[in-house]
Amino acid sequence: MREAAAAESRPYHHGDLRRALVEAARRILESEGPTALSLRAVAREAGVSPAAPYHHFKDKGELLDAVAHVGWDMLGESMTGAKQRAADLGALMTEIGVSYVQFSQQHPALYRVMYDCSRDKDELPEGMQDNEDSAYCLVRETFRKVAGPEVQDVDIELATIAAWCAAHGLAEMSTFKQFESLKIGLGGEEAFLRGVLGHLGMFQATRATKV
Amino acid sequence: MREAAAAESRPYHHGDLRRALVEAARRILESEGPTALSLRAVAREAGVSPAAPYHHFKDKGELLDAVAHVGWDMLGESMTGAKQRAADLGALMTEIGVSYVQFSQQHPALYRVMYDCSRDKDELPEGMQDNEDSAYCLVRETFRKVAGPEVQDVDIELATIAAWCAAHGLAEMSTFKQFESLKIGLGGEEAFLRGVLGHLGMFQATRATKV
DNA sequence: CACCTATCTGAACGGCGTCAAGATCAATCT
DNA sequence: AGATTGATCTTGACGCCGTTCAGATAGGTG
Repeated sequence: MREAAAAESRPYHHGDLRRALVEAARRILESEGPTALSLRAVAREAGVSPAAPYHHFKDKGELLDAVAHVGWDMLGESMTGAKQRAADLGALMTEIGVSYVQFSQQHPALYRVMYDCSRDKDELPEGMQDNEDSAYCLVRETFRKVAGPEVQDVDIELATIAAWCAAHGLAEMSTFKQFESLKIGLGGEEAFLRGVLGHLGMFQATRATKV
Repeated sequence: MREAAAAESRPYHHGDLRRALVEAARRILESEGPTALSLRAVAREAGVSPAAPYHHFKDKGELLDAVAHVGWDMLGESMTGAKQRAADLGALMTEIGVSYVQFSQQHPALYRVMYDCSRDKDELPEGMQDNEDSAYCLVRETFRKVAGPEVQDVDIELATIAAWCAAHGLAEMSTFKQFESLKIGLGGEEAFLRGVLGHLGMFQATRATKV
């Protein structure tokens, strides 16, 4: 079993496992959902023994942290893209909000891991921390630009939190299948999202400035 | 061990277990959090064998459903109380929202079970269903009263969903300890809640009607 | 070359959810 | 009353989980 498996997965002692494990975890998440994501299953998927991951992660939680990390990166890119696509200043927040929720719909299991990790620690998820280029800061700076200089920092901060809460709530709720008929009535998934976001004040520029 | 344990917990064959199990589960939730809530632990706490619960619940999920049920009842009472305490029509939604989030803060583990149950099934949680007296309907009818007759049903529905998403998001976020300094700066927990809710359009009567 | 260190395996521990087989006991029937 | 029944609970087992530890393996360094 030396160089058996082609140049596929083991360039080194057994490969650079850390990355392989995170990718295996993501594969399991996408194909079987969050409940199937056990450490042993990840090891199995990566082709190593159940104890191998412990040389790269302190425990299961740390592996999930790594998975969540790539999730926040992906979400960040998604939101940045939406920001750049936005037609005018007034539509900025809405576009970002829509892209946030759509990401959660495209990667529901991953999205759940992103928040579960931090819930267990009562700590802010990565994307919400105050690192210059976190997704949260992207939203806050957008608010600052839209709001203008006469709005106080505290209000910018509160509006950002409010927007984030609303988007996260919608992300969790929108998976419930009882909304299906309402969505159809409104003309599809995205219309539903825009409908709900439209009722949330801070997603329209004119309102955010008025606070 | 016939009638040993006073007239406390076993009026029948071994007591009316179903209720005892749910209460044991709640006790564990309050004292040790959601991660400690295993079927076996509940059985242990109730003083029965690990297999006993299976005569009252199909599986662990069904037991958690029962726990969640009492949670939704409690939350419903909380919100109804807040509604009755509200000074004027304009403050109604805010008071309900505050009481919602405060409930989630007073019973964080229970609150989590309430949503986890339904997330696993992609189904609306009990309190959000369309049963005449669900908490969700309480909010919707409040909106209808505040909004007046010229507002369309779809908008009432969307505003209710939006409000619920925002409150739920805030409930989850407000446990993150990084907000502590911001809360202190604003003058305490409740001021923080009102601050965030204040930035959410539909929590003020004047805005809800303008949609 | 020999050694060292990081990496991986194998076997084990206790805890989990669940199930099948048997014991127990209130309620019912004759 | 005594026998039967059916619900309730226990015992013991299964496979899976997260985690640990002693030992095998093999790349990098002297």
